[in-house]
Amino acid sequence: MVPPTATTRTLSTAEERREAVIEAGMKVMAERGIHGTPTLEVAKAAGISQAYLFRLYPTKADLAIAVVRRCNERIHATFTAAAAQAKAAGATGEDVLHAMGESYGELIQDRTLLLLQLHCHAAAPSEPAIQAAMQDGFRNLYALIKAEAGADDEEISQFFATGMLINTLAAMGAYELDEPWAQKLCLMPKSDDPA
Amino acid sequence: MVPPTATTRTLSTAEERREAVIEAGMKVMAERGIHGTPTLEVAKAAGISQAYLFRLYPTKADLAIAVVRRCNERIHATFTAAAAQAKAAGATGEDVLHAMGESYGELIQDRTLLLLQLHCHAAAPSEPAIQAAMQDGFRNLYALIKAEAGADDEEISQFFATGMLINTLAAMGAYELDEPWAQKLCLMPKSDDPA
DNA sequence: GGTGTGAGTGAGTGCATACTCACACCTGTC
DNA sequence: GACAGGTGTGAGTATGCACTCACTCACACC
Repeated sequence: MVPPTATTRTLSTAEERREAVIEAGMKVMAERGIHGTPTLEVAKAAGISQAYLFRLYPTKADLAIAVVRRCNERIHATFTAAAAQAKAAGATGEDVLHAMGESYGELIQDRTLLLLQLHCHAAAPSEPAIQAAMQDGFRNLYALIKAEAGADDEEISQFFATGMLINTLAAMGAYELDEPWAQKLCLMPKSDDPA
Repeated sequence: MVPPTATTRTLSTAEERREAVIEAGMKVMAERGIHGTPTLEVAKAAGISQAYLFRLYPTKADLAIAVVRRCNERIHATFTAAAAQAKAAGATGEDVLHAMGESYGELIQDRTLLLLQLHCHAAAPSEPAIQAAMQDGFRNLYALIKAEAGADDEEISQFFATGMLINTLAAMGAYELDEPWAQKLCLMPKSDDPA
């Protein structure tokens, strides 16, 4: 009836589907882990058949790598935006770093990025491709922080260390805990955090 | 023939076997992950049948929890020993904390404890029992550091943060990397590290 | 030497999961 | 309107894995 045009076509392009698959993959792999997530779940979440999923990503490992890369990109983009915004408001040096830290805290509110990172860290030692992707992520973040915040190595180390602690505390549910040790550890990282 | 005594009996006690299973479990689960390790592998490594493994630990989750707890105990014992040794040599306060940090660096040389922790962090959010075990571990470590090194909350946070960064760097193979960012990040944590 | 209990196993069962194959349907192009 | 190639799927297959069952053997005690 309606003449199919670019906007009314019923089929998606493979590229659009791949995009949807990554988004879906991030969500379900965050919850169940990279190895723990069945490809069928990813396919369902993306709204396609499992068979087509394997046409788009020939192996589960290929899919996992795409997901991990997207995770890194998202963190990088968040930091970039935070730095730009801080600078636009006249901030320099440590204030920019601080803004990046704040943005990380907000970023992991939705758990997806947080969990994905944990799974990624755990998978890295036995999966060279994931390990390489993680190295890429850190390399880019390091360069970004150096360039945008002009931080020295000591500050950058602090920044990353705090971020890793935040991840761990979140993983063990320390932020919801009522005990003194948890509250003390959770309080401190207000000053500077990372990826 | 030979009168069977406590030392010549051919059967082990269940308790001895459970011990062997935990040791074996730590090794193989460190390499393949908690979920990624088949129970058959643990049984083989412990030198018993899979059927008997399930008599000793009724479910795989029970086994995993025992392994995680042992992991925590081992870290705690290492810190305790390091503190005692440092104090015997006349150290106090920050020097004791420093000694604990050093001992952590040595402890994770063999990868087993390091990898186990990463897997544990990743598994915690979806496995309440593992999450609880992690909380226990941190609670005990926090108390130990406070008592033995008399560190304030800021120092303890630093200590833990640095330890988490060490774990992450080790996971992504940064210690074997030749690039500037990796070398800078890996260098810094010489001052203080944790669990 | 008989007997009760705990140590120990070979051989399954049933289900979940990564990946495949043959086939149907859209859609742009001439 | 036909045909080439891209989008999409239902129904598999093969393997791996948690967990079970029926059974044997060692040992301590009488």
